[in-house]
Amino acid sequence: METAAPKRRTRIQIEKREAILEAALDVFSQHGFRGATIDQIAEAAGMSKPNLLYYFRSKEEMHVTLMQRLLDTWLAPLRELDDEGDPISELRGYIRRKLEMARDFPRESRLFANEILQGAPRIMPMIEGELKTLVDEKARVMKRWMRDGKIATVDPYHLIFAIWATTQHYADFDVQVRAVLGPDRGGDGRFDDAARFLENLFLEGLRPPR
Amino acid sequence: METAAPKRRTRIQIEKREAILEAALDVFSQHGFRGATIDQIAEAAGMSKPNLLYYFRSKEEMHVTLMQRLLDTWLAPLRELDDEGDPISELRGYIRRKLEMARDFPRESRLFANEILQGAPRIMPMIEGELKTLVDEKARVMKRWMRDGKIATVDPYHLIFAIWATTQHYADFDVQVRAVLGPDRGGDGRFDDAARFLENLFLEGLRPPR
DNA sequence: ATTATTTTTGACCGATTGGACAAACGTTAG
DNA sequence: CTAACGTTTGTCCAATCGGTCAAAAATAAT
Repeated sequence: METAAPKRRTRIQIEKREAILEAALDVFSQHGFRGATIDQIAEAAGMSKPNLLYYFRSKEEMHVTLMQRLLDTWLAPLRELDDEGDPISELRGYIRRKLEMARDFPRESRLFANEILQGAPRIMPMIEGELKTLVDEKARVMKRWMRDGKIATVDPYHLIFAIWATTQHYADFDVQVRAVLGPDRGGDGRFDDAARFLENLFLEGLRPPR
Repeated sequence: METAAPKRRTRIQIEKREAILEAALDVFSQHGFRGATIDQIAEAAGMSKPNLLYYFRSKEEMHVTLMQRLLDTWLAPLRELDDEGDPISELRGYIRRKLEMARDFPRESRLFANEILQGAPRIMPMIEGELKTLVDEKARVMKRWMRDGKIATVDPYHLIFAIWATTQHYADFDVQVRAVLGPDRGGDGRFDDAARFLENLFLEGLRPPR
């Protein structure tokens, strides 16, 4: 028994749906769900509005399709956190991967941020389900590392929040980051600077050495 | 010579404008600028739409008025950072005050987040001006603390970003934080847990003690 | 080539949007 | 009391919104 209909799709359907989702990601991440219009998305995808609505029955259908696809990509860095690896290296790697995602997929980051900011009206089930389950699992891993004395004993949930917040900040608040850093320091190197800083912050803190 | 017209205001004008801004903060922070409607704000303020438009000529005028008022409140915690105080205590105090703002003024936090997320189309001048100036000033203070060996040598700009990101996260991503923590740990105590965690993170890092 | 199917489009719809406006209403100073 | 001024409202408008629909155009199957 299948939970979803097989849905045969032609080559054109596959291609056009992909082009639409790409355009929708652009527009939704810039203006939010309510701020985005179907006309904008259609124009960005290079087709007419009725044509777009032939592939997606509604604005909401585009949005949920995007969200479902993105969640996996978005949680991938945390999934890779290996409980059998060296704790410090694993955390360092997680921070690095998450920051790379903020650098390479800023639209995805802003799409999620927009949705959460407005109360997650369309993706709450995913947050309470898939996302929470993964966080619970990795929090248990971190607790074991703490018991074994591999890392300092802190609240693993708030640790994950802190890693999310600091890394996604460089995607979600990009314009502010660039404005504050100025034209010289706000260039491409800002992600390398951020990587160095965050790695040092999470591992060493601000207490002066020696 | 005055740069702005005196603009005499009656008692009613002062009261009504205040009520409107309060309602606008509610609606804008929930739905963003484009997602909010004048009707919604008018209803929240307990008046008709034409009546509201008698006090504010447009939706945008409400938004910029809110932004101008909020920026001072928002930057206050950083302004209080005293270059003559003890560096560690000052940073600890700054983190605490910023987290208290996220707890007590989440709507203001979300309003800013919404604006920045969408490219800061209406407040870019304030970010490049007032905000950047203050950050530059406090960054210099922190650099001196580092030269004097009072705190570890890190990039002060990214340090400020990290404090902003981690504290505002509890306002902007509140629904996600509560969902992940669950009903028992997501209650009122989550801000105390966050305060303990962040203070420890920024000062000590995750390196295991001893 | 002819049919059947998929894709695209222009025209259109009702609902909602931000805002205008004049008339009505309330308040207050003389 | 009344004239002047401040406040409120109902009505209206053009623009835009998400979405429909029938028909044309393109493509695929026979």
